[in-house]
Amino acid sequence: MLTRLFSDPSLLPEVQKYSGWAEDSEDDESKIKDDDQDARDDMEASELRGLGGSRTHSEHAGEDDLDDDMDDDDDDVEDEDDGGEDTEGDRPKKRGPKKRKMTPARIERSKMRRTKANARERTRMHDLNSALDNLRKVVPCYSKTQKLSKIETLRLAKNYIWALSEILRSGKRPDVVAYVQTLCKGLSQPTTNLVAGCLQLNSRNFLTEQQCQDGARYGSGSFSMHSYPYQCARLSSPHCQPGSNSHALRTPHGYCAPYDSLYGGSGSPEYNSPEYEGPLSPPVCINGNFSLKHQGPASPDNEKGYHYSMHYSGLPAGSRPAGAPNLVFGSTGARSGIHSENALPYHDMHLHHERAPAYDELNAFFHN
DNA sequence: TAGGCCATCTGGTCCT
DNA sequence: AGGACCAGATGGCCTA
Repeated sequence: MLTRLFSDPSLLPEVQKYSGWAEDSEDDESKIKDDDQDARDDMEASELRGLGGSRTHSEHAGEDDLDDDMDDDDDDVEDEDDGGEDTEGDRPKKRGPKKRKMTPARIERSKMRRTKANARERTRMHDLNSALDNLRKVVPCYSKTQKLSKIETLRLAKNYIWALSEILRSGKRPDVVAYVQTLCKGLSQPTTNLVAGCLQLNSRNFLTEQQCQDGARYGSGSFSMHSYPYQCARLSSPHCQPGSNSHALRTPHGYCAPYDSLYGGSGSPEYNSPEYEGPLSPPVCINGNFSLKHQGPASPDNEKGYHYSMHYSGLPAGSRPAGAPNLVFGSTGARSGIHSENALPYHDMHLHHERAPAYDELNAFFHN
């Protein structure tokens, strides 16, 4: 079909719109698919001409209905199909309006509709996959090179939400083992191993680099940084520093903590601001410290990174969860002035980012 | 080679 | 009517 599409100028824009697909059409795989599609089209054309004989009327009904107002020979029916053949074997006689004859023009229109529908479906699935990629970036195990499968991503995301919810609900310092177990609940063994390995390594990195000491400052009354330090490794690890080729904190498994790779090295102008990159996902610290990733050209400020901690003490007493640790929403970064005033729950913090240049992306991320 | 994962095509259904 | 959404089918790729 593609070869046909490319030879048809009227279809070319529709086809070329999907650049990735169009580019791939040059390689062998796509040529195979082209051939395959040609075969399918041939089969479809045969069936549309009534040669297939296996499709029920309902399978054609939509096409025929769609053609009602366009076809010249609307009154024509395929009597040859609906005659004695319907009683052939055990098949019951077809009901409903009779199949209309597939003229070449009708076949062409049908193909055109199908082509457009395919293109839409492709786009839809690409959007879906894109959203899934975003999700992969915010669950506690992300790698550009070795992606979690779709199903594992969804499972891990569910577990992650659950784990965070439990922490917020209880307001207690969770057990790290229980946390990992919650994260890995229902995951396949390989994914479980990856997640566990990922978290452990990040933890180690953090402990050696001691880049999250500010978080430890808030340790009393809040979850200890050392219990779940991996969330903070995203800034401390040289692998995750701006300019590093490795945008993710690599582990032996090739994974890194959440946000390590979020927008890392995207090269996209909107993410290159030396001032602020902006979070695109909920800061991840299980210990109650919300961390915003900062990337950009190396600078003293950048090296400090922006480490935001959520502390309930900054909240009005009434809004503090019962039994919640005395948490303060603070910052050790250059924007501390901005965020220290923002003693709000997490979602409010993001509202605050309306002033940030990356707000649009942030907002889009959260609402996609 | 079997099984898992994925992209794509396809037809049906629902919604606007 | 057209588009979105969905699920089944199919074939390719990769890995154990």
